[in-house]
Amino acid sequence: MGTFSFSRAERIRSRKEFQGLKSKGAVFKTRKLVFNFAATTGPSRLGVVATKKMGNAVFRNRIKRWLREAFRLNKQAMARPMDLVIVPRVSELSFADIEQDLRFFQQWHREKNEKNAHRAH
RNA sequence: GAAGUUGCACGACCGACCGCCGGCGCGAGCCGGAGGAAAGUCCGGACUCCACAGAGCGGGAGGCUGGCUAACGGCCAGGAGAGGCGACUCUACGGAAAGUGCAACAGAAAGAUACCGCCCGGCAUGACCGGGCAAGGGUGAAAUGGCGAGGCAAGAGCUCACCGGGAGCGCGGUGACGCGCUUCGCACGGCAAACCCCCUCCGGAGCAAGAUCGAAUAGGGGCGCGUUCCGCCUUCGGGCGGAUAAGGGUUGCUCGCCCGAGACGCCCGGGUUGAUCGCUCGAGGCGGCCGGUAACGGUCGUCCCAGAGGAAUGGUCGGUCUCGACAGAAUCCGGCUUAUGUGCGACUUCCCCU
RNA sequence: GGCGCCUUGGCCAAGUGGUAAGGCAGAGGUCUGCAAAAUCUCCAUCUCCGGUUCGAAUCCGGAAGGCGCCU
Repeated sequence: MGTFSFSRAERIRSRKEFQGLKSKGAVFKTRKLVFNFAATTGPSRLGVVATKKMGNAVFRNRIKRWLREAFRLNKQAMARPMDLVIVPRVSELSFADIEQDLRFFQQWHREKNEKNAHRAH
């Protein structure tokens, strides 16, 4: 599995998994994105969502591509492997916004992880 | 130059790197990768299934003519009518002497009528009576061919010319229809996107159609109906075949047909929610030639051009331009409709200059 | 992806060619010392754009929005 690749094994595909993450997973929200996530033993996996309220099919496809691209380029910065579902909250959104929020989420997650590690010791 | 009509074309491009989907290859890698509307799902097909689709009734769709097409509610050519100064555009464009119905309000009257009037006669001189008329007024969306002249008591196709209309004949055209002549003074107007009549077409569902393999759970519960007869075999438990009954299927109904003595019908409950095929070479694209006014057809050459299944086209950098609209394939084709940026050609009307 | 259905005041709705019923809610008036009740009045581009008709919420095309079913 390449450093910047994004293969089939790195995707969340079934409806059950999406619903499981939404109901049982942890949540992190920014102004523009919602992150549903849970720790996993395998490689980190991504699921993307774009509702019909956001726009037409062309626009929804573009958002999903951006989300996947941001994950592909930044997945090495994950503190530990996780299943992650990203849902956009607003339709005013650029690729730069997505990447910025994803990095902010990763930083938050890393800090939280370190805190927990300290507590354990 | 302005306003407009119409026919087409394109749908930002190029390179590098990191990625995504499919095919080929042991591999490095190579090749291909959204649209003109992919959209709305409004028509028409192909394809697949429904123990075949057969008839009648009902229902739906279409409706000038000729052609094209696999087919169409599409396209091409033409006719008629309507709109526009014009280029040109638009038309659900069969039937109203087959029948039924509708027309509020107004108006005398909405298919057989006379309110105000006009004219004649009467004497009781009137807000009168009897008769004639349908030109004028008024109502209305619509009032019994139009306009002019003659005629008359006043009028009226009553008569005449022109226009419109009906019928007949002739000529031209495949035909819709057109033209000409004769004849009828013209008699029962409008609405069939009201019912209806006539002609043509239509079985139903849809790739979540459907086929194969595998996994898993249960071998359940309730209700409904029936428990017949015949033949053969038998280890005498039953098995096989046939006929029908109840019931069911034939997706509106009837007949007909088919299944059927229960792996029956309906409802409830439980499990799986995987893989492969269908799945992309096709009424296919491009170019030439031939036939045809054209739509289109024929023929030769050439090309292979997405096939996903949480669903593939993005990011970064560099460069160019006119700085980029509407918008994303999901079985596949032919149309229609709607959304939308830019460029080009032809034509029309008006204005200005030479 | 495919197949159906529905849009009438703020809400629930009737109307199916001829003036858009009715109820709830809201606003204003009358009544009252004030309120409630009662009573009167007001509140509609019939989702939008065309067509047929003298006349369309109604009939016929097209568009928009919403809802449901099929794995």
